Amino acid sequence: ITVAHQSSLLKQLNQQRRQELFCDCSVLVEGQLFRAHRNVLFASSGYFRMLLSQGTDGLSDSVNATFDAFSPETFTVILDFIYSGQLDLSSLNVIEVMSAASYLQMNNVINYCKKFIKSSLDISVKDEDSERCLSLTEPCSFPSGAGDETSEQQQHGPSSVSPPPALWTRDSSRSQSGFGGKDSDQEPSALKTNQSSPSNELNTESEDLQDPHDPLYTLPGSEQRRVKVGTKRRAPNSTRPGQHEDLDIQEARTQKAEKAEELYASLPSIVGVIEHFNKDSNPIMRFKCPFCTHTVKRKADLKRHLRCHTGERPYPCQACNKRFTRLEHLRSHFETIHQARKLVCRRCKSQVTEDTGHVVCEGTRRYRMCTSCLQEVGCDSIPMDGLEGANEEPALLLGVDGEEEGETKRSWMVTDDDDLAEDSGADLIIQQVDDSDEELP
DNA sequence: CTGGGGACGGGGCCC
DNA sequence: CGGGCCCCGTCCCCA
Repeated sequence: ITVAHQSSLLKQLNQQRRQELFCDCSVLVEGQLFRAHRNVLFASSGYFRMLLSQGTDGLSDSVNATFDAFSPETFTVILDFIYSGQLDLSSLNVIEVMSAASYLQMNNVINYCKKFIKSSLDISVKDEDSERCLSLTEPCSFPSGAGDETSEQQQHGPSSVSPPPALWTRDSSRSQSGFGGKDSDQEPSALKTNQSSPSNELNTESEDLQDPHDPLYTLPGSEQRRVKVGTKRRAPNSTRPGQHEDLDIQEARTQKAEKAEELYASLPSIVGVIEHFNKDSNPIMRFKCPFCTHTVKRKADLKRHLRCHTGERPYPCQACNKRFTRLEHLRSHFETIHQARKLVCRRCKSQVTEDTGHVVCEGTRRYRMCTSCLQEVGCDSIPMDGLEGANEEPALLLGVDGEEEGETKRSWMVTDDDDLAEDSGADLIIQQVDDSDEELP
């Protein structure tokens, strides 16, 4: 009964809209006028909620909104959905519909678009990443974007989504190149600087996050990004001597993992393929990030790029538990921080060799010092405590589960002890140089 | 204030 | 096509 009632009520409202009965809201989209009921818009869209709740005393007879960020056709789809629950998606309109939904802060529409796209471009970040996750102590798992809700999508499109480039233009204030096509090589910094005007794209750098147009606020996972930004600024200190990574950070990590789940549940996975032409009039396909203007040549690159939005860090360092977005970053970090790979004396900066550069251990950190610097610092107390860990890292890096590592591993993997260990960093532990050049896989 | 170290994102290439 | 790798530029933190 309830459902039937809701349905008939919605039908009634839709009928009223079509007959322009009691419509108290005008929406102008690229010159085309739409009439609607502000109650309905208010109930359906975060953007309209914002719009209708500010600057109006509720008494004015009409509210106007103007959009240039999407086409009238797209708004028709959106409006029809609002009034009918039917979302008329196709491979040709899904990109812009999702863009508009993002602008209008309509999460349900975003999710439907996401599922629609996902059914076409199945790029799941879940399985591989969680399987490849290097963590022994903190298994990470990210759900695919599918979420749990039952899908109501109307149809499934073909396997490729090729929106016309113009689809992604926003309002006139930021209609500059962006992803118009030929600027596909635009510098990364554009991502960080061209977001001054109302945007429905995630700005990865900005911390002033109060743009009402920014869907960041409407996506359930939005807070994840805040976590991410905060992490970016603070977490790296976990490897620095004398700084404590307290329980808060650990809690933040678990929260982060949870929020990453929410985020993936709400994020559109892959948003599309941009097609344009190069100088020789050859078509160039590119993949457009759903959250920023960035486009990439390959899906894999987009998947990689998406991590900067999701905050996903599937690669934890076994030594200090710091997490990384890419394996290569982890490797680099590990080699630099924990393996003393740099053949430079940390004190006098002189070049050393595998032989002359003595490895100094400070907590989980290792670096090299030349013989003379070592003598100046005083190296009488050299606990040779079997920390040939530098030679054991391949296994550790790989996150080999379990048993075989024994002693050496324990000295690396326990996270909370890291900082304790680093407290004792004052007394240097000198390791006999024994760098049979181990290679990481 | 500045330079170095580290993190990290992007591009491109190879396998 | 995806993963791995290398190089580069940028940003942030800290000494």
